[in-house]
Formats: sequence, structure tokens, C-alpha cells
Amino acid sequence: MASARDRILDAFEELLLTEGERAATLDAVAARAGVSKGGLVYHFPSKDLLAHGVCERLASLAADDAALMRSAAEGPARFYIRSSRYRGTPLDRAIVAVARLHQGGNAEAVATLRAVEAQWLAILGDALRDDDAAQAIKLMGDGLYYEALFRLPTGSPPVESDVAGDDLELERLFRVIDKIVG
Amino acid sequence: MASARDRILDAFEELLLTEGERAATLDAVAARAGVSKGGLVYHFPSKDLLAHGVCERLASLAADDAALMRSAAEGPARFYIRSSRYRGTPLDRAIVAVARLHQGGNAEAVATLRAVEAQWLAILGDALRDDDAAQAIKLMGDGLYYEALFRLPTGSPPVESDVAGDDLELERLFRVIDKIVG
DNA sequence: TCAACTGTACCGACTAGTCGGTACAGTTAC
DNA sequence: GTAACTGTACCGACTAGTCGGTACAGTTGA
Repeated sequence: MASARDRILDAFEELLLTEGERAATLDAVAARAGVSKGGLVYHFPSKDLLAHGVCERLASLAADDAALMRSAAEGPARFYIRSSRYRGTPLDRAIVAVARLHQGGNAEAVATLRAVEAQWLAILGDALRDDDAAQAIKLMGDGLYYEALFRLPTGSPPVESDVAGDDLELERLFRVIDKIVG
Repeated sequence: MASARDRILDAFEELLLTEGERAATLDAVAARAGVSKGGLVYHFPSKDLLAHGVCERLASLAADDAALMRSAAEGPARFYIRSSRYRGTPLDRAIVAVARLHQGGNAEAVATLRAVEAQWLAILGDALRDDDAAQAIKLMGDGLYYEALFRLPTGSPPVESDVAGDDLELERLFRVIDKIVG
């Protein structure tokens, strides 16, 4: 079993994803993590520190992802679009969780997301050597996340979408991207 | 002076935009609208009905916008990208307000936004006769809104951005779009 | 014509419940 | 013996919604 600290962060993320920021109360997080409220507070003395934990996790996962993106065989643009589709990876979950925190007015969440996105845009710009194309592709990726943000929340099933159909959609987007960068 | 009902809806939108969903409490809305809480409740007996008022307003503004988009001289694609940049128009404000309501778990908000977006995608598809290009352009527009959603909130200045610079960015996006639809 | 009444618009104090956070005594595992 | 908890009781701030009341323009009927 994962450490209590990790289970608490997982539970917080999960609640942010599936129930929204308002429902992610300390009591609810403790219950889902299988610890008492006292136990939660032992690890995270305030809710801000809990949010900080999720932001840290995002920053770390995003740094790993950036490294993969730079060295991806298919190139950063395809890699970026591919990974912009919500797939429930740890990085996906962290991004959406932090986006929800931002909606709740958490300042660190905005800064963290901005840093992550700036990094992506920089990698796209470096690889494509065309700032306009990089910006356009970045926007398409943002759009995919925006869609995910609206498909996910409030008690719906955990989004186990049609993978074959999604791959088709991805191929279509790749063809459009080829027109942009070509 | 606008009717109390309209002032209340304006105040609710404004608070959703600038302070976020959590801060848009009944007391705060009443104070900003210049009515008492009792007066607010007279017009909107529950918070859900207040949200319903904003959703109705969005649906109406979006219908007007769809008509303009269909008959735009520059074509629906350029019109869509142009209007996807946040400019603080009544439609912009209504969209962001409803997006924030969605984050707060309001079911009607999701449905309203989905309907509006489906309409846009349909218009793009009809005009371009290319579903892939339509989807890509739709994503770019979503991405622009996603950016706006993250630039706006939590006590920041009301976003009066550099119009000349933005127009340049728009021209660059248009050139990318020409590659897609060409 | 004027008293009685109706409906609309609004005020502000209050209530019941929720949430973040505190406090602390006791338990378990290494 | 100490770190990592559990369980419970509590507090203060805040929030949605309630409720009794006010003001006043317009209508009705003798």
C-alpha cells in the first residue's frame, strides 16, 4: 500500500477530478484516502499545503514529460497532440486537478500551470522553428484539454472512451498538423 | 438604470468572472447589484435559478452570434477564431460565467455550453466541407478560450490587453488557418 | 370619494448546516 | 520511546435559504 501521504494526494486529486473543487473538502479527502481527519492534518497542516503537494507533483511529472517530448521519435508536435488527449495518466490527472484548484482561486495553481504551458510552447517553438505553427499547435492541445475539462466532472463515469475511435481522430489531427508544419 | 433583475444577472456574471465561482455568493451578488439579499431572492428564489438566468442569457447571445458567424464576409473560420479571443463582449462574459458555473458543478451549465459548442462546430463543418479542418479550427478556438479562462480570474485587472499586438497574433493565426483550409 | 384591499418590489435579521482548522487523549508499529 | 497515526469533540466563519415586515401604486365597492 502506498504511503499515507501519497494516498492523501491521490484522494485529493481524485475528488477534484470527479466531484469538483467544492466537493474536495478535508473530510472527504480523509475518507477517500482511508485516513482520519487527524491523520490528514498530520501530513498536511492546511489545505493550501495540500494544494501545494498536488502542484509539486504536477511540476515533477511535467518535467519528466518535457524530457520525453523533446526526444520523441515522432517529434514534439505529434507527441504533444497525442498526449493532450485526456487518458487518465498521472500527468493528465495532475493537470486537471491543478486546473480545478485554480478555479477555486488558488494562486500557486495558476503559476504552476503557466510554467508548465510555457515549457511546452518553448519546446514546440524550438523543434518547429516556426513560432506561429507552434502557437497554433499549442492552441489545439489546449483545446483538447479544454474539452476534457468539460467532459470529466460531476459524478460522470471515469471516462473510458472508445480508444479505436480516438486513434482515428488523432490520425486526422496529425494530417492537419502536417499541413501546418509542412 | 437597468432593471433590478438585469443588474443582478450582471453582478453575478461579473463576480463569476473576476472572483470565481466560490466568491459569487448570494450576499456578494446582492451587494454588487445594489439590492438587498431579500430583493435578490425576490427575483431569483434559488441560486440554481440565478444560474439558469445566466444560462438563458448565454443561449440567446450564442444564437445571435451563430447567425453572424454563418453570414460573416470573412467566412466562419476567421470569424470564429477572431471572436474566440476574449474581448469582454456580452457573449464572452456569458461563456466564461457559465464555464465557471460548470466548475461549481452546475448541470445546466454543462448542457448549455455543449449545445453552444456543437453549434459552432456544425457551422464550421458546413462552411469548410472538411470535418478535420473544422475540428482543428474548433480546437484552436477552444484553446484561445482556455487561455482566457486562465488569464482572467482571482482579482487581476479586467484584462485590457494590447490590441495592436493581439491583432498581429490574429493575423499569424489566420495564415496558419489558410494552410489548413487551403 | 374614500376606506379596504391586492400585488409587486424590496429589506434585513435570522436559522440550519457546512467547512477549515484546532486540540488532545489514546493506540500501534518499529 | 518516538513517529505515525486514530477518534472525537469542538470553534468560528461563512453560506443558502427563510421569514416577517415595509412601502407604495393601483383596484374595488359602497
